[in-house]
Amino acid sequence: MITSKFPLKAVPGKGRSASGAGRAMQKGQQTKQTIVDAALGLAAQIGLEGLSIGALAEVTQMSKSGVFAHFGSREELQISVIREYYARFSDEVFFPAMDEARGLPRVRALFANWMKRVAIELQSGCIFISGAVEFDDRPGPVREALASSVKTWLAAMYRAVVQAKEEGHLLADADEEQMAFEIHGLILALHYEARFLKHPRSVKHANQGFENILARYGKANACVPAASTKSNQNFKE
Amino acid sequence: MITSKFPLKAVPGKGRSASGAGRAMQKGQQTKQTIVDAALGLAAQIGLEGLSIGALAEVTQMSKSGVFAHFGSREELQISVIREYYARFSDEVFFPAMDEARGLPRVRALFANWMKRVAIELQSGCIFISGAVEFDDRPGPVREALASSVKTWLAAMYRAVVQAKEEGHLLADADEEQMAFEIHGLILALHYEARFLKHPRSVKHANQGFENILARYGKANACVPAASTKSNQNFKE
DNA sequence: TGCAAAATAGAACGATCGTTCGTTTTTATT
DNA sequence: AATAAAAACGAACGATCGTTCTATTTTGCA
Repeated sequence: MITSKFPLKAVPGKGRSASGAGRAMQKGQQTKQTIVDAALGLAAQIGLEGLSIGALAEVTQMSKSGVFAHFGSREELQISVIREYYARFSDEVFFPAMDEARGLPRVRALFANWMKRVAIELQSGCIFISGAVEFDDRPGPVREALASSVKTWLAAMYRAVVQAKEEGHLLADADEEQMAFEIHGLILALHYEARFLKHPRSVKHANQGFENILARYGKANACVPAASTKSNQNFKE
Repeated sequence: MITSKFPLKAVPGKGRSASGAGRAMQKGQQTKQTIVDAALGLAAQIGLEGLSIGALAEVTQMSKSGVFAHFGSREELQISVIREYYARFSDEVFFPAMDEARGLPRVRALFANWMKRVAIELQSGCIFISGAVEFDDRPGPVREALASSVKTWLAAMYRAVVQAKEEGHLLADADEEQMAFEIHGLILALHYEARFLKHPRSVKHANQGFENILARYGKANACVPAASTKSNQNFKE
């Protein structure tokens, strides 16, 4: 069970609290979670707009009205999916990287975790990417929920870059916003070329691109590829 | 009227032939073109999957069946839209850049034209990008038409980079595929951050990113920002 | 065990979708 | 102007959509 809450900031002592503090889930909450899980899988494949309550009812072996009752509207269902996706993304990408030292090690960890996740998603799809395309012209609460999640994550990455400069790991003329933009581009290109075009060397290109960015912005002594940082549990290859 | 044909290769003498060679358009072809034009505008906003024959009939002041008859199926309509989009893309981005000298000037022109187009599309949307997300998991003729168009364009960009290396404009260790990948990432990040997140400095970031890529891969004497090339009609700002 | 509340089911709604079919209008040609 | 072909229309189809409503089942608690 996932319990991440906004915003993306690491709270020192707390860590990521284990599941439900307090009494056990009501039956309704359990099934709601089951539905959201199924919806997340469905939305990752066919997009948030492709999500249909009928299909969801079929997958979960429930009636349409039974599924519907948990959300009250399709928009609320979509927002629930976004929240769930955001929570998982935080758990897999953001929080583990907070164990790394501030500065370049943490930036590296964030990118590595991001890559790991996107690489897995090459089979299922990324809601932050497909949702951006689906809702870039469609105002409303769904778009806002999505944009809010994405902005929070991108801001976290940006913050890590700023810290890297503060720590003296980057060149004095390094533009943190520019650097974050270029990193984002690598992830998007990876997703596009691997998932849509089935290009076999996309992962390699994204990783190499990241090294090129570090070579451009990082100080020479600080840009060696990781090796021995405080905790390398997030750097499995 | 647009008449580009596959594949993206510049034919020396021919240039881009003016509109209909031969007799005038039949009435049917005219209305079909009108429909495709309207469909292109609609698809750019709400995506190829969002294209509905009913909405299209309303826009063009026709009956649903009247619109439908020109294509025979929704898929064929979508494919027609993709072809039209590809033709316009070629006319605006690829062919004008062929007037530039082989090598870095042409790469610059391709990127500049691409940027110009995407920047305009920040209001309307890019079918190559939205379509990739919509059809990355949906096999069929629409996906194939889309992937074929995109691959042709990306291959043209790649070819220009290869030529730049052949001309001695790039470093000996420059990986052309890697470079093309990174350029693609800049365009995707521009589209994402400007169109979805409404980030104001995205265009600047994309342009700066391109200069950074050239600084990384280009030989020092060859990577000055254009200035005087054979014909700079494509370098308006 | 009994009872209120919560959860789920089932049927129906209006709307829209892509598509089919038969008819009518418009076009191009003699 | 007459005529055959091409083009456009209009109505209807079955399917699916999100949603509403009422009834039934299941749950949690006294």
